[in-house]
Amino acid sequence: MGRPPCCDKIGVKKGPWTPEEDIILVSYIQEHGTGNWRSVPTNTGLLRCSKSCRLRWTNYLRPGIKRGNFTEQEEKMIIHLQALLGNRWAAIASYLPQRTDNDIKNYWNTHLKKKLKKGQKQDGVSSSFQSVTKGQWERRLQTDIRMAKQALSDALSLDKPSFSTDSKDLKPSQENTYASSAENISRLLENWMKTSPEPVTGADHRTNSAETVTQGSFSSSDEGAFSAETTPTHQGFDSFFSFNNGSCKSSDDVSRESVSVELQNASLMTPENGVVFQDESKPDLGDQVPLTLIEKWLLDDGLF
DNA sequence: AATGAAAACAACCGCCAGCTA
DNA sequence: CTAGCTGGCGGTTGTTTTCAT
Repeated sequence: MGRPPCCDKIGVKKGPWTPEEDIILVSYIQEHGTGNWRSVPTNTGLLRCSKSCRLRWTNYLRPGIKRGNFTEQEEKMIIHLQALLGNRWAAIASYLPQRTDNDIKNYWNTHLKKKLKKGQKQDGVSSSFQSVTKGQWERRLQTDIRMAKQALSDALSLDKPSFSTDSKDLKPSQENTYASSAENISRLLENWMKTSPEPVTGADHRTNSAETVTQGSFSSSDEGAFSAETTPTHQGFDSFFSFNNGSCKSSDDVSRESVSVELQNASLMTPENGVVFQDESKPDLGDQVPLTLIEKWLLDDGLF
């Protein structure tokens, strides 16, 4: 009956993740994908519950995450979508492909709430979006969803053959997708190297991933590009960190990518092992309006 | 330079829907 | 059909960092 319990509560570690744990988790997911979170603690030896592993991955380690410094456009987008959708952060996050729901939620709670409050104090209802009734938004959204579905089916029929899983064919935005994640990890690894000159190589139950990786040399000056001095057994891991970070796109550029780019982003694959890093935290495109369309009608409103 | 307050962020908790044995 | 687990989501809390005095 049912499934076996995901993890026993005894001996489960809590609190901030260490770089070592991150490496183990990333390494494991690189190899096995994100299909079964329940097996992650068991197979990696991480003393974390599956839920914690999933959260760490989706909110911090997952490729494609952009952190900090919300652009003005993103900010407006969040404000608009929050007005429309309420506190449905996952839904809002689906329109901001590089942001996690947690990040957006935090940003809303710490920045935007206050900002809006301030604005309302100054001139009553300050923001133009608030003059648009919810009903109007919903009607327009529904129209755009229809348009999006049409665009999606067009994109699928036209672009499908050109999709490539080879990293060489990745567009700059995709490179950036990986690079931004590599930045995250390189940053924390950098700190780790500073604070722990003799990294713990882990208990017996751990995979040798952490050990192997720490033997490599990480260059913080490379903006997240790890040197490939790790052992051949971790080629996939190397590749994960070695994507070119040179051509960072602004969110404006990214948001103007077509539906087909979004579809490509949803099926990234590492060249060496073929493991697909699906953007699993995002809902299917069938359920969402592509960013460009949302943006279009926001632009139509003269809000940007 | 020291200290307290505020802000920012990461992670946990609890609930729920869907899935599986 | 059903009990119970998983994964996802939103709310909340705890910790760290930054800023003001």
